[in-house]
Amino acid sequence: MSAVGGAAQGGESLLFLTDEQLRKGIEAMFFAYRGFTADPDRILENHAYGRAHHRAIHFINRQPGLTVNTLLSVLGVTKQSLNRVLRTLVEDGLVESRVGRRDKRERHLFLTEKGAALERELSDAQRARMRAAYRAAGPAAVAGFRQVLEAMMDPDLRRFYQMMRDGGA
Amino acid sequence: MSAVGGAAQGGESLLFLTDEQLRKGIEAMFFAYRGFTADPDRILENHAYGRAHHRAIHFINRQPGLTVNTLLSVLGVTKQSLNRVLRTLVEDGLVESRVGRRDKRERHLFLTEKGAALERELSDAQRARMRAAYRAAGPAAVAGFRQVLEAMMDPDLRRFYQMMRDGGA
DNA sequence: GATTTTATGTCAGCCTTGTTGACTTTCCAA
DNA sequence: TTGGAAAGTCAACAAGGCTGACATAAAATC
Repeated sequence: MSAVGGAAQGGESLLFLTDEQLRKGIEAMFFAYRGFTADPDRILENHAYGRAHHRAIHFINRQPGLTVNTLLSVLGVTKQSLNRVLRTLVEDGLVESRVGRRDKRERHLFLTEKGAALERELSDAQRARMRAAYRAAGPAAVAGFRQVLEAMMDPDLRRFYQMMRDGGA
Repeated sequence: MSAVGGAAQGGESLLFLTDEQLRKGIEAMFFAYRGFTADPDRILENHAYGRAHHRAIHFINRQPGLTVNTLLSVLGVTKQSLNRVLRTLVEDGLVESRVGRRDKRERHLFLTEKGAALERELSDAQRARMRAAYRAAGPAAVAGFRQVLEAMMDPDLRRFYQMMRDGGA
């Protein structure tokens, strides 16, 4: 692997990063993300749902009882956009929306058994690809993968991500 | 980093991959991709273009003279979808479409000076984030990052990606 | 030379998923 | 008790996917 040379370049950096190397990283993200979403997308077609539903289901599963507002921040969409998705999921009996006990304005979101079943179907497929990639690349590569991705996140999202890591289900 | 334990698990695998670790990888992809597209998205807003235009511009820059059909395969969209984007780029004088010399059915795509200028603006921003992430994570992490992403791609796209790596501009 | 296939472009219409803006209801907290 | 936050809803719109149908030119094949 000659993706990154170790040569020091001036005093500023420890890495010798050519534009070409950076461009390859950009393309790797693009192509890998396509693969990343391909399997769930195929499953969602059969259920007449889209990626937006998948994302909502994923995070509701991760943090059962999270509020709509929290989910809004995590997903980075408007409440109108999320509401459309959430409404169909509630109507179809995949998600339950419970009024908050302490603050009754808030709605706490939970997967029903039916919702959990779809979540499993989706994440089984996505994890299978992830597992295969991890195995092909090896443990050291996986650690690096996670480090770079974390460094690419916006700070707010990184905090979210790390909270989920530490506290996660 | 305790993201991945090195313990051998039976004879089947070298990695001990819990569901939790895989889920964290999935979330890392999701949040990192948001960051990955954030800077170009902001720039594109000012020019009244979208991500679809960015993708076309990126690959035309990478492989000047590529045909419409090739670009179609790389992007994985329908010709109608691509055509809409390409038409506006040609009309606005960012992309030039030249009839093929050997095969006159083909159109070869090139960036004009104006197109190259926008490409630079977009990729400068994206590379800056990439560079920062690479520096924060270090050379070993970068190699691992690329390995895992490559392993996540669909085989067809992986071939494309590797071709661009070897032959690339 | 006639026919078929390929590459491209285009029109029309549809869907998902994002957006903004306006408005209502609920209800916590100062 | 009132201001403002949380949530929901309606309407309208845009980007960017999709399918299907059709046109044209040129290459390839029979």
